[in-house]
Amino acid sequence: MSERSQSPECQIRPYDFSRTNPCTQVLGHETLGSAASFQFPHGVLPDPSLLYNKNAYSGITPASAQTFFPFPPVTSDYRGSELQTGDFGQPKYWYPFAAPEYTSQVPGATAATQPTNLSPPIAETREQMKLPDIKTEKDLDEDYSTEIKIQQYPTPQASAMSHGVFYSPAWNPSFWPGITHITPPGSNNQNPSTSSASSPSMSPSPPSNGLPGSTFFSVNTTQAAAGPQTQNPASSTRSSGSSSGGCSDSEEENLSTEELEQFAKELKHKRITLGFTQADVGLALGNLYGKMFSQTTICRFEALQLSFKNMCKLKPLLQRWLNEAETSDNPQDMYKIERVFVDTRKRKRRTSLEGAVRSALESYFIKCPKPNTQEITHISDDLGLERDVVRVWFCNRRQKGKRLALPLDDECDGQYYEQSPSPLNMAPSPIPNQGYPASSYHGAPPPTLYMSQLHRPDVLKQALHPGLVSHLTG
DNA sequence: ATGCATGAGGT
DNA sequence: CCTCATGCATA
Repeated sequence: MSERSQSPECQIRPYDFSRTNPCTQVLGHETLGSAASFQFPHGVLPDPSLLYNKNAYSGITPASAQTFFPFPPVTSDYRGSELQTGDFGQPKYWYPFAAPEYTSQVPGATAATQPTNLSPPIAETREQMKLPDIKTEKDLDEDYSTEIKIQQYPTPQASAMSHGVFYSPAWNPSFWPGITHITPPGSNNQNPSTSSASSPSMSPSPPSNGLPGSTFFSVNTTQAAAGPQTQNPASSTRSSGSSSGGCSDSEEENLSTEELEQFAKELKHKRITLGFTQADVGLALGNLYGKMFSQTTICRFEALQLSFKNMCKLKPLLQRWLNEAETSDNPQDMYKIERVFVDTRKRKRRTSLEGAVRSALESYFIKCPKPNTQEITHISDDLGLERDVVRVWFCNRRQKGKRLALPLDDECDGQYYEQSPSPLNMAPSPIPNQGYPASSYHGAPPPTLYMSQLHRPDVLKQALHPGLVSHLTG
């Protein structure tokens, strides 16, 4: 959709290495060849044995030929990524081009119909065990999905499930006591007024607070209108910056990067001040707007790790929540709701890739961020992973790359930066950004959280090799 | 805070 | 099969 179309031919498009055009180039067989290529620097791997027991790294065989390119070996030390949690992780700014329309997915209308799914805090699965190494699933046998966690459903009213995604099959409304009467979006819902009890957003606390109950409710009905879409201010469609490149279609967005950044900070600060956790906020949004979000999403919002478009979409909701929270006498009520949640999905157990494997994947990624089917097969084979795991890893890696992409300020896509920061990464990962319009945001953000880094190298490195950075910088 | 996964919507 | 939005599960 909004993304520019990709040319089918070579998928590498997005990544600029294209200049070299990886996919096409045939490269050497041994690029990755020896294990040597990947060396894991100092103590990275806890368990060396893993590394070496696979010949995997030997690279792509000629057969796969076209796949990889001659990039120098990269040493990757991945572990950093995990460790780094606090350091540089934060501010990754993407530079996207603006977000176009995303009308369709607005929570509002669609959402209104169904219940939200929330993940209850309590959700615990027994499968919590940790796995030794890479274990790939296959074992998802029985149980883990079925835990039903029912608690109580407080306000039946509805929040909407925005995406009805998971449950299709097994889901039964019956579990949702309340939902049966949910009215479709078109119609107005039942009203809120009654609900003091059911008031979605704030709990029972006295209406007195100044909350005109209406506020919230209105949302439901109006959701479409109000909120969510939010961003499209629509009218303004003009493009702001990015269009210039011709890259995008219509970009409309009114929010600037700076604004978002500022808002994110404000949100975090106030949220903390008010005593809410990220999870609370996500829940409260569900109560207020019928569309709930996870702690993860709130976290990413605060850290500016979502696409610009996505940020624009969520901002109004959060803004509104913030307003409510600040004005409410009992803000706490806002997040106290619990809901029922039946989880019937069978989610594959999360694969935990071991350091060496990650490093290897990272190396492959550098050579070719977008491996084709065969390449994926080859990689999975080499590393002893499931094909799908590899595929998903690449998808996620690309996503991550985009988030970390550096801003180049100009317009959109065309430019990728060329400086190679370090010898290590040669591939400039030009990540097509998902998002932000080009403004450069200058405000240096507060220390704590977001360091603005528009300066790229660091970020870049990190994007490519998280681990390396640390050892480089350090 | 972040890695791996899911699913919708596009090609 | 991809991208993107999102979230569970975990570090």
